[in-house]
Amino acid sequence: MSTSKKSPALPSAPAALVQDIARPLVTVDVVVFSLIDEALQVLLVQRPRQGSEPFPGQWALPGGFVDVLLDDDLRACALRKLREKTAVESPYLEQLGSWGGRLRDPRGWSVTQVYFALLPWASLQPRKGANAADVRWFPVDAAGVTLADDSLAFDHGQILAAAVKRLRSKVEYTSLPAFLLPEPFTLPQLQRVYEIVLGRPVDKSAFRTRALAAPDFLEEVGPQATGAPRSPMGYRLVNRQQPVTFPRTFQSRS
Amino acid sequence: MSTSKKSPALPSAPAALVQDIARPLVTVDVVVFSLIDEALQVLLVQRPRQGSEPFPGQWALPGGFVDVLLDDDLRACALRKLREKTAVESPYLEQLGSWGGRLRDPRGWSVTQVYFALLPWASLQPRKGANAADVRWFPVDAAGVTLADDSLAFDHGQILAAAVKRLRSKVEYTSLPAFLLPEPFTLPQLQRVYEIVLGRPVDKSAFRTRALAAPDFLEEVGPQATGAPRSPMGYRLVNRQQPVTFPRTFQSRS
DNA sequence: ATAATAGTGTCTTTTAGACAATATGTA
DNA sequence: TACATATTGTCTAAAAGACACTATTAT
Repeated sequence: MSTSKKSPALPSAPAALVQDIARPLVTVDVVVFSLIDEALQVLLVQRPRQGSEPFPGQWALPGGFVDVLLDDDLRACALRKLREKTAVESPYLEQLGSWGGRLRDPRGWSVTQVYFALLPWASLQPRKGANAADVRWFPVDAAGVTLADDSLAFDHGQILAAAVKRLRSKVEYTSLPAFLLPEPFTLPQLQRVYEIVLGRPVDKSAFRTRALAAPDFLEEVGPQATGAPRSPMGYRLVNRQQPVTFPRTFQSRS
Repeated sequence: MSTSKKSPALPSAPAALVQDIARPLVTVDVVVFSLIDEALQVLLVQRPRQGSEPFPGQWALPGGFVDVLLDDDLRACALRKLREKTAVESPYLEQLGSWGGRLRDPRGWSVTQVYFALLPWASLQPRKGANAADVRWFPVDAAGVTLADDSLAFDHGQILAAAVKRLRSKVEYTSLPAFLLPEPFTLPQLQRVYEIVLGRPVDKSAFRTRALAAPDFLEEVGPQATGAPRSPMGYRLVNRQQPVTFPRTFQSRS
């Protein structure tokens, strides 16, 4: 990060105040996924209908400007945005990427850092966000998203599509879907989550072998009464911060 | 990306100009890797010794402030930074991540978007950057980096470490290292690159089978005279924009 | 002819896919 | 006891690891 050398004239001119010329707008957005009613769903907020803000009334990813007084760093900012909408404190959170350019926000050159959160649904029943008048879960259907790509504010349709793609691709070889379940969970439940996110059935035997063989993945916590005729074993994650990577991808030979 | 609602008082106050309060500094940095003298190397630039800029004389990743007039978007900005130092036009370039916070730059809250470039060494012999007084390649050794982590400016030591980690991990299951070679290249050369980046030997037979079996990866371009007793077949990449993903990771059983 | 490197073949091991068989707890 | 679901077992297939073998060409 070196200061770029503009204006080659005046070689020893006193350095101007750092970038007092136009600075881009800086925001953080969060793509929040959870599993509700046997479906992958994403959390969206409705933008205010009144006022001078762009995209009034449209649905958008939760997020907003970095507050240089409140936020120590980007991750803290993402957690704050999430807390404002869901009262969730410590979800699985990873960076998805950045989108920045001149045209994505009518107010000017802007850049957003997008995070990617996976929540167990049980953990957010509580409040629905204090100030969030309109916060809703939307199912992410097989094709991609329920909403047409450009029905979301800004370039959030694209961002959401990228998030879904990343999730689907990582599910092939990591334990990411486990973060969508409240603990304790059973192997049949976990397998079901994989099937929902992947959109195809997974072989029971292979799935169990893989899951139980993975080091530092699951920990037994005793049988669970799920209402099933035979009580399945309950498990919890050894590490809720980091997913486990499997040595191969899931693949259907048929 | 909704405007965060500060100052709950004055419910209907006229909206202030967008974030005319402190905006973070926005930069783009590029971690440029290439393969030189049978070693993975990274491109660093030396910060000016004179002037009011932070970290004078220290080595840093090439990069700098986004210029909202010059740059259409983040990727264009990264390409511009790269061009300024290497005269390379279209390398393999992917986002690595963002680092942002209050303390990483003494000039204030700053956020950097880091890209990750892989270059075939042959392509940058030409110039060494017009204005770049000090641009040098540094070998990335097995332990991580040649330079101690905190000998780089800003948090660039951390960033570089993350880039190396990402490269090493992706090498296990993608064709990324192929972007480090000028075309045409031979399979023994490609295998050598994998061994260099991974830091361990790779079985010849398994490597060839995997490489040749991967769809849309390699294209034959006729035998190459490399000086070897038997002329090996030359190949070029079908797609220089996107790496190929292999269905399994490399693993040594011994 | 020999040496050195390119390229192939064979055998074993691992793990997933397919699917059948067994175990267990509730109605 | 019957049934539904959990769990295990068996067989096959695909692909990697290990390593030996063959092919080709410059000297």
